[in-house]
Amino acid sequence: MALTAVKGFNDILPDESGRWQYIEQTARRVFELNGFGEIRVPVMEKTELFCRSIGDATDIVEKEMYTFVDKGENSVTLRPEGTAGVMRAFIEHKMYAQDPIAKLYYMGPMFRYERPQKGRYRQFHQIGAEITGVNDPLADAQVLNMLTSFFREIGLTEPTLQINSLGCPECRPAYRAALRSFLEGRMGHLCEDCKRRFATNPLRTLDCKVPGCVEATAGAPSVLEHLCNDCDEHFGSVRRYLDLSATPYSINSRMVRGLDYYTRTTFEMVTGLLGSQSAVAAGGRYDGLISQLGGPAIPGIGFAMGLERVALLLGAQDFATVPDLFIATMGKGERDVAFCLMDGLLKAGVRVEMDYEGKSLKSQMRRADKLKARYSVVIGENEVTSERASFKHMADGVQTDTALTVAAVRSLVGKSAQ
RNA sequence: GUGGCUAUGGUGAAGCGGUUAACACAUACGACUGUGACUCGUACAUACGAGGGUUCAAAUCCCUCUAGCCACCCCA
Repeated sequence: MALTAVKGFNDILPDESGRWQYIEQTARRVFELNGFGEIRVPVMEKTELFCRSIGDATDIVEKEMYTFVDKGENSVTLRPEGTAGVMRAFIEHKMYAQDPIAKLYYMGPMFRYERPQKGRYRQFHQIGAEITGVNDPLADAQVLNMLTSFFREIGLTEPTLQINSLGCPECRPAYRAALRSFLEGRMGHLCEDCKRRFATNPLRTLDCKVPGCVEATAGAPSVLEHLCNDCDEHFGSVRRYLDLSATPYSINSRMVRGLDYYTRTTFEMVTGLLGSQSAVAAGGRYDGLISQLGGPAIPGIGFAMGLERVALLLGAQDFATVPDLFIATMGKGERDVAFCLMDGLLKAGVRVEMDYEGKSLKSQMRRADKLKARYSVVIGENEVTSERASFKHMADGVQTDTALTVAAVRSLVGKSAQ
């Protein structure tokens, strides 16, 4: 292979893009129904944006970003996630001046320098949604319900919702201290990574899969028992709203997030079908992010889902569209007539294919079959003079004689459409 | 970043040191002589991921690299 794509960067070929469009269209429909509008932001931002939002000490910022210096000597980074850029735009355009409540969604490629695996690539795609300006847990519940209905609409039952609360700057330090003192006595049982995490981010130890750590942290204090009154009430309301709308969920008090900006409600849509790539969508509240980025003190909540993973869950369903009609011609003389008929039908919204290169009738019919055309028609001298032709319904071989006019063909071919 | 496994045509694959790289699917053309799907015929890898080496002889053994997969890690 002389020239190949960059490692971890993939092509999406036409036989697969139908599935992607289906996911995107479903998301647009569900999100817009909920009052969200699309925002399109650049794939590249100043590096500082991500350091300040995601957190300097996170793995993403520390070792996974595509960061480089451009010709103007600015440090820029290919976005590793979407929320930071959307919030940057929200602040930069002072969108809050008109209305602090913004409901935004986005979709597009994200970039992270990780070891590629199934369901995890260096260029991957996310669809995300954000609500700003609402403190009330109603917003949390709407976001969760919207995410749940997206998966229902798309026809998947597998990813299931898990929720948790990470508390706020008021109560999290206390919890962290409680967890530390719990872990202190069990340091000997923790893996090397967790010993390090003890200092940097003790909450991570709860998420460790090493058997020894799972055992050692079995009786660890739960975040949920250390929430301050406001956070506890908030979380309770989220649950109540979810119950009111009969949204299924489970509570996972060990769920942690890899991005530093999350507060209070956090959640994941998880599946057991994707190996270690269990998170299909994830998100949470980020009440401090906007002010942290230099904007006003406006809260926010949102999520992102991984398109590659959703596509994997959908499996190899066939989303290909199929021609309504294939026009075959007997000889060069009839091609003008065929071309004009095709042109007229295309303008009338009928999907038509015809032979491009004057192949044998046999070849043309084979092609009609291969393309799964619903109807085929052969145009020769007889048809041209009589201005009528037999249209063959490919599935059962039944032929119908009809005038060679756009209107007549359209009504014949359109009859059994869909 | 750390382990492990794998690597033959468009695809799935045989081949396990010795003349023309099996087979199937897909593709192209043709036969059935103005109509596809079944059947039949023909064509289709200067070549076995790349580069070195061992050998009289390598797709088959060894080394390096690259890529993919799986697990860890991380996360969507």
